[in-house]
Amino acid sequence: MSGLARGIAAQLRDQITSGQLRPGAKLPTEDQLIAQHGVSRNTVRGAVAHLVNEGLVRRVVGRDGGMVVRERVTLTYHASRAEQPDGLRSESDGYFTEVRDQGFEPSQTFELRLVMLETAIADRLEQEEGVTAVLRRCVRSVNHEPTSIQDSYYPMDLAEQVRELMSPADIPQGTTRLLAERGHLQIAFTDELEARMPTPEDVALLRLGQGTPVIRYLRTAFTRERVVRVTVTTFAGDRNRVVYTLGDVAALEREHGRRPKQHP
Amino acid sequence: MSGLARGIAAQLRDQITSGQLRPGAKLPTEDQLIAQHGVSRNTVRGAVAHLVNEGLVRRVVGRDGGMVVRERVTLTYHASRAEQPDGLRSESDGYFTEVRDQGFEPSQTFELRLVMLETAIADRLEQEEGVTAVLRRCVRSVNHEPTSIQDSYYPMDLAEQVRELMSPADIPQGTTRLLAERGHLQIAFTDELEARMPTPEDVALLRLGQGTPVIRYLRTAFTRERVVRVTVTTFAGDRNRVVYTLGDVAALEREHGRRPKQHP
DNA sequence: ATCCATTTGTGCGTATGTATG
DNA sequence: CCATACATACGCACAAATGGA
Repeated sequence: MSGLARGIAAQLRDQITSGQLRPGAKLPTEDQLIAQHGVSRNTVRGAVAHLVNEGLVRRVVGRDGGMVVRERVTLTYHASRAEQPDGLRSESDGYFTEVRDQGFEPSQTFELRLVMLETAIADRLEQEEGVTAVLRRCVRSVNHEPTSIQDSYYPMDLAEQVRELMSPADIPQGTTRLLAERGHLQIAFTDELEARMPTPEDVALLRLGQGTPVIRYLRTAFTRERVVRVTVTTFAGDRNRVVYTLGDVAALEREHGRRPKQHP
Repeated sequence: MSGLARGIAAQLRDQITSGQLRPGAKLPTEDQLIAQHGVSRNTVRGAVAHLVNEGLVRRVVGRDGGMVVRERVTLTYHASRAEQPDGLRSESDGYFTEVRDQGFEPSQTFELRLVMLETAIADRLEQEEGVTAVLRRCVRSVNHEPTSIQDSYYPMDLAEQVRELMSPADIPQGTTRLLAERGHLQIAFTDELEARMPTPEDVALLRLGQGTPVIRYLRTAFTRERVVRVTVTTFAGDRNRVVYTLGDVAALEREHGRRPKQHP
């Protein structure tokens, strides 16, 4: 009932969480673990597999390879700051400055598609399932490592009214402001966040290591009359943190200076 | 280079995501997969292990056991609705009504501890690392299945001023309101969300299946003068969704009725 | 209450392939 | 070209959980 593999995993996990094995450090090789614990190679691999699936360890093949304690760098995404309905601001601009403020180099690629809506999106866009809509996909990278996929869906009739939505390029002033200029002022939005393990597509697009969950984050944007946009953002879970600041933000900044500050 | 196991996994995954194998349905048994694909048992187990780690499949031992497509029920947590600084309301009351509205039965257990602060919490509470603080832990369950752990930390000096914080029982009016009554009016808060694989402690407390990430969600609450609370909530990722509604919520409800509505 | 059949869980030994320095 | 270290796969054995006869 004990589980040899479980025990070895637990021991290694302790060494990692206690800081005895720091991020970047190498675990003993498989052969060493075999000798140390007097078990078979399969058992050792099973033990380490647990740690890999917990996102604690990464395996590297090749001569100077080994099993390495994963290091994590976290990027903060201010969900309530970007595209605040009152303080309109370019979306990508906001993103770029935010990333640069954190000392990294942002980049992104655009793509435009016409797609048939699946249920979840159709529902929120208030369209029928299977209807065509405009999809603007933006893969965002930090230091040339992809960190998030942002898929924005717009109803077809809106895109026909605001033709710029159909251009396969970044919109300088940001879509929120563009839509506002054309009489579609965004007054509110709803964000839904969930965590899940990535699909193979996510793994490919975000170059995810095993044991990395993703944050799926769905924003539905409203004007006074209608739903104008649904954005599905998929973040690499180990590289991102989503932050909301709510309440009397002005007073907060006034009284507490630049807090809420950057936390490790 | 191809990977037999990968192929089998991909084939099964397709059957699941395409709906050919619905949630609750059983995959072929290991023996059947062995026969179908002419591979060894280890290979089959390796293939299914991928699906388990993706949270798609659950294994059940015993004579009518098997490998089952996981069903997921999602509970929505309205992060921006609860304890809104303007519309003060009891926290647990809010939680209970919210869960009941979704047709489930809520319950919770309380626990009070004095703890030494670790860096991450100390930092946000504006206390020194290692200083003692009050921890109020609340494990929340839905239909007697635990779904979230909520750890609220209060600075010691505040607890000495507001003694009820030291009682190991639910506070009827909710701590936010209690603190407001005693002159500590919460004016804003910051939420930080991230996804990660669970620690063994999380697995035990939340009875998590393999391949289930957790949402870690950290709320720092401010009065005009100081930080009064840091709450760390850990959600089972497969059973929860965190929702924020921002902007002109009043107008939203007025114009769009009860939208944002419940989505599957 | 016992025993049996089914199905997954754990572990061993071995062989060969692949990536990297 | 070789040595190192992980990747993948085969075959075997026995244990543990569960449900039915």
